[in-house]
Amino acid sequence: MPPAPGDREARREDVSQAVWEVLADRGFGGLTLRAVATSMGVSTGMLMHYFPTKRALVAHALHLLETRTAQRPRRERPTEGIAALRAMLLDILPLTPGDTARNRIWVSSWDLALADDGLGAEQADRYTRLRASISPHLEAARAAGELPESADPEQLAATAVAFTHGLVVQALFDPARFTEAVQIAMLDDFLASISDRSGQGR
Amino acid sequence: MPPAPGDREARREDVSQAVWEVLADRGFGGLTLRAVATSMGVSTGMLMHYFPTKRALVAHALHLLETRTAQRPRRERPTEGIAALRAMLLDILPLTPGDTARNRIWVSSWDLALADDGLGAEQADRYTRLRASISPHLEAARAAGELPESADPEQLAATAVAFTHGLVVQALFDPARFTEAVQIAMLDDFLASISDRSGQGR
DNA sequence: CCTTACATACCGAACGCTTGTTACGTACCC
DNA sequence: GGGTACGTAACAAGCGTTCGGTATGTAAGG
Repeated sequence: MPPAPGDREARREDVSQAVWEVLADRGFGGLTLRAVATSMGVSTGMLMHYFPTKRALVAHALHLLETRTAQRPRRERPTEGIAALRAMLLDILPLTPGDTARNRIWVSSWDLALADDGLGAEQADRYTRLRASISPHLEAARAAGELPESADPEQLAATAVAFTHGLVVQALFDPARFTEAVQIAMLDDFLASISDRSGQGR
Repeated sequence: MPPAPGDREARREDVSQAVWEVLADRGFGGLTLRAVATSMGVSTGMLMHYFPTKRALVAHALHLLETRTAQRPRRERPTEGIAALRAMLLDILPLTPGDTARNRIWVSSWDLALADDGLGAEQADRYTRLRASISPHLEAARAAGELPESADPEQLAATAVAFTHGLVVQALFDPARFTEAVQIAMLDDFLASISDRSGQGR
């Protein structure tokens, strides 16, 4: 293999992927440079060649995970309003192995984020952006008569995020109970209850 | 100080409380025996005198936290049905410093629990018990006409838990935005939306 | 009532191990 | 030959855990 420069950023992404793998099945408590290195069959010296410190390595992996999450292939966003919100939340739920791994990593990162002010602020910003990307759809839904006039789109966005992430956590710990069908049924019932008029039963 | 035996379990609880303190502001990543020891002004040898291993120490602290959580003073459970559910969920939300610390510790523990099968199963059981303690109230609510006939109490219990814990996480990371008033308003609107007929606006 | 024996409660220092990080050496390509 | 891309080996620091020692109490014996 040539030491051809230019694919340096590609190597850094390879390393980040190895970080994700370790993170997804050992958590932050089990994340060591040696575990990452052996996971990709290299030495720890190689890791330090691409990242100055472990903290930088983790930070890059998390930022890249966030970018990849934003750019990942998603299901169609068919319409505006509640249907669009439904598609967004479906893309968050751990319905595929990839989404499960992603969610596991984020949930695990909360331990660090709660203890570190900088990471905690970043997490808070992520939530703010997520809510901000949701509330326009709720505004459109209200304008289209899908929501009561009295509904507050921003608060409802926070509620939708709360429901979704709370469901994510339960599903991660008990995937047998929270099958894909159960998660979708819960989401649909939740959206129906939020909506102006519901057919609550499924 | 006398080596009077008999208050041995009391000492173990003292240690567990020190564990909680370290956990609440450094997380599991910052939980070391030395940190616990200096937090209570003793030596690490003393810790090992009461617990054979760190794992046992943590396990006892978490079990005790669960017990204390179950037995903590709670607000009145006024009636049956939705009002009772409201009181239960209010007791979970991080509205007091004590509840905030408790929630921080549980959220932090998810990193460990997701990586350790035994702890993961315990967490899943906790969720199952929580849902089981909620669904009777939802059954009563349905019988009393507070919920649509088509509502599924068990699924609705999972939805209520999801909403509540998702709100907990957001509130932990952004307490300035999720004040007590905001959390209560969100909870009330959520309960109104799942109820049979709502006055959605507060 | 004093003494001896013994278990408990704890401290302080040390052990072995793992951690993140650094230094040095080697192979490779331009 | 010089810079890039590693591997290997070592480093100091921090970790959980162990060990010996020192009080302090209870219990027994004469």
